Amino acid sequence: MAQKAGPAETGAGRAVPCRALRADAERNRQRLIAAAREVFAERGLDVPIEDIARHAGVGVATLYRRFPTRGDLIAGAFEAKMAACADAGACALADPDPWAGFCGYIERVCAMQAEDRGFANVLTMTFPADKHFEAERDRAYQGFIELVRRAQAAGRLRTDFVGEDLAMLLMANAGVIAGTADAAPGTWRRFAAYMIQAFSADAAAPLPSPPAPAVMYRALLHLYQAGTRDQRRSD
Amino acid sequence: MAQKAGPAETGAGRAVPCRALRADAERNRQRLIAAAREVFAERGLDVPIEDIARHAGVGVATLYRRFPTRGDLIAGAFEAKMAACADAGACALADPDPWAGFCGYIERVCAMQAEDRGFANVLTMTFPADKHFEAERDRAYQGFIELVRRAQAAGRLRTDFVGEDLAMLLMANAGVIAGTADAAPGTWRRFAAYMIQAFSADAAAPLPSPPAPAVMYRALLHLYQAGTRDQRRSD
DNA sequence: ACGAATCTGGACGATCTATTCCGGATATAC
DNA sequence: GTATATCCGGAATAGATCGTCCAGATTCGT
Repeated sequence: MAQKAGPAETGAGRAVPCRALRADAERNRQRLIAAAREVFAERGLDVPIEDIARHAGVGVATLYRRFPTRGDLIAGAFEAKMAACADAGACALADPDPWAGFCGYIERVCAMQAEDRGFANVLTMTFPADKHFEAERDRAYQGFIELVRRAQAAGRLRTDFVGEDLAMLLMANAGVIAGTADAAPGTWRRFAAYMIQAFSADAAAPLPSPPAPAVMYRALLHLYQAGTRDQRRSD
Repeated sequence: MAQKAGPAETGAGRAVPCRALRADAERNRQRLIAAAREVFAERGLDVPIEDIARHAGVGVATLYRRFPTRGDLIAGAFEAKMAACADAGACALADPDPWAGFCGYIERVCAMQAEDRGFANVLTMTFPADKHFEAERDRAYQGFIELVRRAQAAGRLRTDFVGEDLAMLLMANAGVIAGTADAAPGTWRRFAAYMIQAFSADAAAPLPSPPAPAVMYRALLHLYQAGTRDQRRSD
């Protein structure tokens, strides 16, 4: 039976309902998430909300009821993929060769960006409203930091590499993908290979200093909100 | 006089007349270009056309009359900057140290992207309609190819570097800038430094093969047209 | 100075997207 | 089976932007 007082907590802090959804509502929620995944992956994060509702076979109102903002829908749709990202990190840590683990992880994440137009950009944003999503991102990040530590300890990763460099790489790769996904898919592989070589301890020459962690985090805050349209009339 | 050349034509024919413009019309044209430069630089290529007209102090109709499509306006506004790009290449060729010239050019172009939100994206597009613009792009590209040849001959640039890698780099840097321009400007410097190290002959390890020139060109064809909205309704 | 060619600005209609509203349908508790 | 809280879908509203049209102003040749 449905608990009406218990901490249902399916999504831990889902902004919307506290008690369990009615069966049909939950079904539609799943359909919406599935539809959003497909459509975002194929056409990016800027598709009209209505198209997603149609693709899910429900009305727009239903979508808005469950996901009041576009950010909510994006976070909901990509929670699983972000978790997969974190898992990939854990998996890379299992590699006995620290450098191979590090490189493999970079390649894996870049590949995930290439496979999903939407995810490519999601990785360069934050969704403070979705705790679960952010928790997964954090898990992924912690795993990555450990990968970095190991690879540096092994003397294969340059010592001036910092965690923020991953965010920078993901933004760059998103740019490569945006420009080449249609006409020259696969270009991202070459790009990733170049970057990995730059990260190698071998080539290490001095670099401009990286942005402070807090600063880079603020950059990620490109969350869907101010991102849409900020432009105020000028003149 | 700005332009009086050209046999009418051009098929769909630039609505732009081929004989010299009337004095007031030419004045407004210049104002529009100046306004477009400022607004594009500050807010990117997607600003409403009307804002540019307002900023120039003219009506929208005037803008449309002179630049029938957004692409025409963009090409017109950035012709000068593209020429500056080509000049930078020529300047870099004057450097007695081939590798320093190559690196300096990369940094210079990346800096130009960082300085101008609009230009960052312009560099990843083509405007077949604007012959002058494309001629400047070609001049820049030819200069770059020569820089590459010299740097490779000097043994400092990896031999598997190809011209298309520049386009790839510019797309990547555009992504970095899009993500960091507001909160962490300057990140692009670190990115550019990483890339330059990856291009160095020192670190050279095998790379995935690059896209064919024609393929990469097609990728650049992200021209303002299909770029705006292609999405047809599905389902 | 004068007329014809050219140019101008703002209003207008069309399109697209976001978001809300509400009568009717459905699931669930008893 | 029925009452009712919940949910649904499509219509309607609202706002933004595009691109065109035209009555009137401006420039240029003579």
